[in-house]
Amino acid sequence: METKIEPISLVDTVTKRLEAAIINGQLAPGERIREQVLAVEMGISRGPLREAIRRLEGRRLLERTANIGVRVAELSPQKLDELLTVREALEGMACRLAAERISDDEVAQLRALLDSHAELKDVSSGAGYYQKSGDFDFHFRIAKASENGFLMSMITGDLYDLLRVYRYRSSTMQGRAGAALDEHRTIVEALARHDPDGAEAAMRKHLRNARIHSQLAVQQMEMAAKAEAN
Amino acid sequence: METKIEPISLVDTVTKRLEAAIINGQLAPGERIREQVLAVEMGISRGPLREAIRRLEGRRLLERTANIGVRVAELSPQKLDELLTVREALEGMACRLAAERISDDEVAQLRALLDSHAELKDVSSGAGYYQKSGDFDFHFRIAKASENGFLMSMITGDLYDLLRVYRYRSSTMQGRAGAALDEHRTIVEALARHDPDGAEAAMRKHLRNARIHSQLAVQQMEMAAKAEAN
DNA sequence: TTCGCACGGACTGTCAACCATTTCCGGGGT
DNA sequence: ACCCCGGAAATGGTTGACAGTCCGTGCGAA
Repeated sequence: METKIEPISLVDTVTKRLEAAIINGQLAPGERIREQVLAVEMGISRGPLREAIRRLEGRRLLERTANIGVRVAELSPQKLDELLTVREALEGMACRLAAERISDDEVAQLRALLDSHAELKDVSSGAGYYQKSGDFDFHFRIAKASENGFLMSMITGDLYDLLRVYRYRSSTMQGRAGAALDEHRTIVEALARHDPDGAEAAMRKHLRNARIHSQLAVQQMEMAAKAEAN
Repeated sequence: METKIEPISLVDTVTKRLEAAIINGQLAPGERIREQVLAVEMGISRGPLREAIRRLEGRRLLERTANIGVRVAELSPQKLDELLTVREALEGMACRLAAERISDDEVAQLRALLDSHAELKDVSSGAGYYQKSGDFDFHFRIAKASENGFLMSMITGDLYDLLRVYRYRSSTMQGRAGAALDEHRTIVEALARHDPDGAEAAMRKHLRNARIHSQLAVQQMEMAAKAEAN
C-alpha cells in the first residue's frame, strides 16, 4: 500500500474554501459573514462552518465580536509592514539554521532553481510564473532546510497564508525581479559556504528590501487613489 | 463609562479551561480526549467544546487525527529546542524594534524592574517570584515597546502559552538567575542607547544561553531517569 | 423636527437528539 | 497461531429548536 488515503473532514474543506474566498476577494476585508446564509450557500450545516470559522479566527483571518458576528480581518499598510517584519525575523533565523545544516545536494538544487529563474526573467510572460511558484519555492526550500518544524510551518503556513490574504505579491513582481535574483544568489552562496551569519544577514537584507519596496508601492497606490478621488 | 462589559461566550471559557488543564498537567501530553466524556464533565454540550478544540488545534496545543480523535500535543526536547529557537528570532527582532522606538520613560521602568529583581535575588524564596512574573514582565514590556502588534501577540500569546505547556520554566530558575540578570542589564543598556544591532544581539545571546541551558537541563533529567531505571 | 423608547425581526450562541462512518476490540473459525 | 468478521464505541455531520442579544424601524412625546 503506497498511498495511504487520509480522510478529509468537511471542516478541512470548508476551511480551505473560506480561506480561498478571502484570498481572492470574494469575501472582502471587513465584510460581515452570516453563518446561516453562508452555510446554505455552501450546502452544509452550521456546525462544521462554525468550527472552520474558529480555526481561521485563530489564524487571524477572521475576527469575531461576541453576539455580533464574524468579519473578514481588516488590513492596513501598517499591518502588512508588521507582518513582513515578522517574516524577516523568522526567515532570517531559518536561513541561519539552514546554513549550518544544508547539504551540497540541496545547495545544487537551489542553484538550479535560480538558473531557471534567470532564464524566465527574460521571457515576457515569465514574471508571473516566477512569482507564483518560483519565489515561494525558493523560500520554502530554505525553510525546509532549517530542519526546524515550527519555523517551517510558520513560514510556509500561517505567515504565507496571511500574506496572501493581504494580496501581497512578492515585491519581486514590482520591478524588483532583477535585484531579487541577485539577492537570492547572495543568499545561496552564503548557504554554500555554510556561513550562518552571512546567510541570515543576506536573507534579512533581501526581505527588508522587499518590505520597504512593498511599502513604497502601497504609498503610491494610495497617492494614485487620492488623486483619482479629486 | 470606563469598563465596557464584553460578553464572554462559552467557547471562550471552555478554551481557557482546556488550556489551563493542559498546562497544569491535568491533561497529560499525548493523552486522548473524548468529546462526549469531556463535554459531560464540563457540563456543556459537544458543540462549544468542539469549537474550543478547533481553536487550540490552531494553536498547536492539541493534535487531531481524522476519525481517531484529539490528543494533547506531544512534547520532546527537540521540539522545545525548536520553539526556543523561534523565540530567539522573534524576541530578537522585537528588541531591535524596541531599541528604535522605546521612550526614556519605558527605559526607566525597565531599569526599576531589574533593580527589584536584584533585590529579590538575595531573598531565598524570591527565585520563584522572580521567574513567575518578573522575567515574563521584562520580556513582555520589550515586546510591547516594539510597537509591532503581530510580534507582540506571538511572543506574549501563542509562543508563551506553548512554552508553558512544555512546562518550560525560564532557565533563570535553574541557577542562572545571576547571569540572566546581567544579560538583562546589557539588553536594557543597549535599548537606552537606542542601539538596534546591540539590542538584538544582546537579546539573542540571552535567549540562546537560556535555550542551551534548558537543553542541558533536559539531558540531565533524562540521564537521571535512565540511571534510576537501572 | 427631533429625541427617546419600545417593539419586532434577525442573527448568534447553545443544546439535544439522531444518523452515518470509521475505528477498535474480541470472539470466533480455519 | 493467524485471519476474518461482527458489534460496541467514538468521531463526524445534520437537523431543529430555543434563548439572548443586537439593531433598525417606527411611533409617540417634548
